[in-house]
Amino acid sequence: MPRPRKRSAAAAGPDKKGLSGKRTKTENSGEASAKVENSSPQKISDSKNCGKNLSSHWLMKSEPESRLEKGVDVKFGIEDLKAQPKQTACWDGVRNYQARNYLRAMKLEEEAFFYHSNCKEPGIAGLMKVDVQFVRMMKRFIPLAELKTYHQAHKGTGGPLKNMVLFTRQRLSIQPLTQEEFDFILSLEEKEPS
DNA sequence: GCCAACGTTGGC
DNA sequence: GCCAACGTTGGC
Repeated sequence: MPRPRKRSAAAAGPDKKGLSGKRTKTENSGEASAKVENSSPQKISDSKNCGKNLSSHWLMKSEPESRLEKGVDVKFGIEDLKAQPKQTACWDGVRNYQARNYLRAMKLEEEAFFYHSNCKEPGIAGLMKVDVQFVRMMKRFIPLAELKTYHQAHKGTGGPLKNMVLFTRQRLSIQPLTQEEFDFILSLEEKEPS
């Protein structure tokens, strides 16, 4: 699982350049700070959309409850992000190949939902921007169960969550959202819990 | 804590 | 390349 680290300035190169050979499993690899790839000093102001077709909205999972993994507590909930200096963290510990590719495809300032996984109440807790910095809490917590209900319904009606990756690609810890998915989920904030 | 659904590893 | 064994993710 992704494990945001409590430092904003971690050097964390993307791991070995061409993925040479296989990694040993104990290596804490997949250091993929979402900040890394675009860290050139000058702004990327013009056309953040230079690669059309690339997703610009994301969902990133992290565990808000304590759990030891090789003796290290992986707990990192949205409150932990908020508590960081500059409310910014380095998102590392992502090993899955596809997830890392998404991490690399991210551009600064893109928006991402902070998803709480492997916990009492899984769901979307807040908003971040890629860097990775806290933006705000959701106006209300959006539980997984509610998203799932919409997903099921939308499969029949063709609604916005019909293909949401959260349900179609289980276990992917970094995932893209379409604009429609992102907007729909934001709209749920204004609704009564279902 | 259980276990389903995956992803990874490694022998063949 | 196949596939069984194993490890991980993550809901419940």
